Amino acid sequence: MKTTIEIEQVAVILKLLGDKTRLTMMKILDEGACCVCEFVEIFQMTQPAISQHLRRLKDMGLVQEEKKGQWVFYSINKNNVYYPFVTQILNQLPCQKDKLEDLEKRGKRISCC
Amino acid sequence: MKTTIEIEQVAVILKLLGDKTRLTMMKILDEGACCVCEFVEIFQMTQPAISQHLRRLKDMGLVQEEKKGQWVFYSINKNNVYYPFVTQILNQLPCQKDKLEDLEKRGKRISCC
DNA sequence: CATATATATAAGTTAATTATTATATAAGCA
DNA sequence: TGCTTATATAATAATTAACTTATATATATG
Repeated sequence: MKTTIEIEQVAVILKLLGDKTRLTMMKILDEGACCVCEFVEIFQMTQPAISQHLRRLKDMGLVQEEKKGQWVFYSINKNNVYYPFVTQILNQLPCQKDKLEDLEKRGKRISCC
Repeated sequence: MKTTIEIEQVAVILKLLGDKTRLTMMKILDEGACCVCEFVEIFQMTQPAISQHLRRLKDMGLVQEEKKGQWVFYSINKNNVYYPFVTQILNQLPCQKDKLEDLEKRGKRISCC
């Protein structure tokens, strides 16, 4: 990081990432965009729970959404001030590609457009 | 990190660091050992509150304690599996030396032994 | 030994977090 | 148009977290 980042703001980011669902979401998104229903399948959680986690990530500016037909795709917001900081954390996490491959096998992967 | 670190464990670490008091404590300790009463002065919090934060960091193995007379000094545990991961985060935080200098000025710095 | 200082722990309270269920909205399709 | 699918939001319940007060323990000092 070039500019000084505030320790208080970092704490907020870390708290946000300090949840295994959100952290895994971020790692998955780091490997490519994903839509809400895919996350529902991956995490085996209710759809509102997934939406709420995504909203918190979006509110902090860590992810962005893009509507494509009936789906809403989420992706990492690389323009966020904290993106370099967050990437450094995500880079140290194990790859989550297997989760998307599982989806594919089960025919639940949404390959939009 | 050489060995794969579990995403779930990382989430636990990040949650622990996702509190501005504990995150600042870790940054201060990264610059040198500190005792409980110094933290009480720095954060202007009750002593039990400080002790409880330190215990959580200790329980996770991020810090270690050393008794010196009436004081208990805490320091970063560099042998912890997650130390390299944690350092990478701490390195991006602004220096907290001013907090210790303030203590010194107020005559509250404990320079043991 | 009595008192003061430093720290830890326990119990209780309040606030914050995470999930669930219920409901609303919007797009796609028969 | 009516039904299904995808998503979001609101209300609520359950759990966890963070702080406070009260108390215990250990060391230091007169």
